[in-house]
Amino acid sequence: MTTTRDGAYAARLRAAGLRPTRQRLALAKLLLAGPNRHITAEQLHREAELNGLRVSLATVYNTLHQFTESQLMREVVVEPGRVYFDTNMTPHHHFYNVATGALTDIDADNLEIRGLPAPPAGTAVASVDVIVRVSDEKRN
Amino acid sequence: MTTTRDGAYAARLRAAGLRPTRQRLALAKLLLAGPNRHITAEQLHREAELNGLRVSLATVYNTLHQFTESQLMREVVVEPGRVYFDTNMTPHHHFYNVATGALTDIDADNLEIRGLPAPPAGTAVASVDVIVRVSDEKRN
DNA sequence: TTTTTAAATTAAAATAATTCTAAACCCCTT
DNA sequence: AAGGGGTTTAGAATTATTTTAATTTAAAAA
Repeated sequence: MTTTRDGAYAARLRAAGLRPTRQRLALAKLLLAGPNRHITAEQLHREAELNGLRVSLATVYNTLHQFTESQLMREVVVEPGRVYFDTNMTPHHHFYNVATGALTDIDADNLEIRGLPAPPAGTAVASVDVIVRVSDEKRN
Repeated sequence: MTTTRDGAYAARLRAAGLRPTRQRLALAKLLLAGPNRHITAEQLHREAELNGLRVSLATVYNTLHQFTESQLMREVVVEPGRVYFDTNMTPHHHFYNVATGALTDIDADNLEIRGLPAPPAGTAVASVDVIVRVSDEKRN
């Protein structure tokens, strides 16, 4: 064996057709280790720097988009000018706290949507996103 | 009667606590006459100018937001960096064609969502938005 | 291992959508 | 008609993101 033993993340990146570069590996570790995360590009950039990784914001954006294309994560749009990247790839929806910006997952398994009409002629359904906006209970 | 006979739109604006200015009246007419519309600020601005109204883009934004606060219309966020304003105030959801950007209404009456879990502690549901992303059938 | 090649990264500029600012303006009341 | 405060405006500023062009680096070729 030469230089085998090639981290699990490197393997995942290769499987996705992405070179396991230093920055991609570090970002993958931050994103995909531990529990699922909802994070913006800015937040990830800051977190990377706190962890001692020198990486440009452009690369963070590139990487997040590549990971999204490669189905390692997905995008959630809840508000104008704010995209969250979500590492939970199981089918699910979201609660969105309009006051705090917090996202909470809703497992799609228990959710049933019925009565959906046929999509417009010539189109097919690609995905269904449910966003439940919530706000603080008292003092609406 | 002094200067009574005060257009229906002026009345609606007054009811919403908004002065019926020239630009607000003209925009209200463009937006609220005829069928429901899905429109961006840029589009409305262009349309206003085509109709001979001199109005700044800032005012278009202000007006759309004021109308939204006043429940004359609502916002729909489907993509980062693109907000649609929707004049349909009946409860409904949307098909969103990711290729063309077209929005199509889904009447909420026929739609049933069951199995929604309780919202996070301390919060109450404000609204539920379903966005069904569609793409062209052949050649996905 | 060195060289080559193409992909990836970067800083900085560019873009897009939206908001802010401060001055000019106009709707409404007196 | 006049005054006052909400409204509009041009333009600058902001925010989030993308592009550009040059540099660096990973992986293949020699």
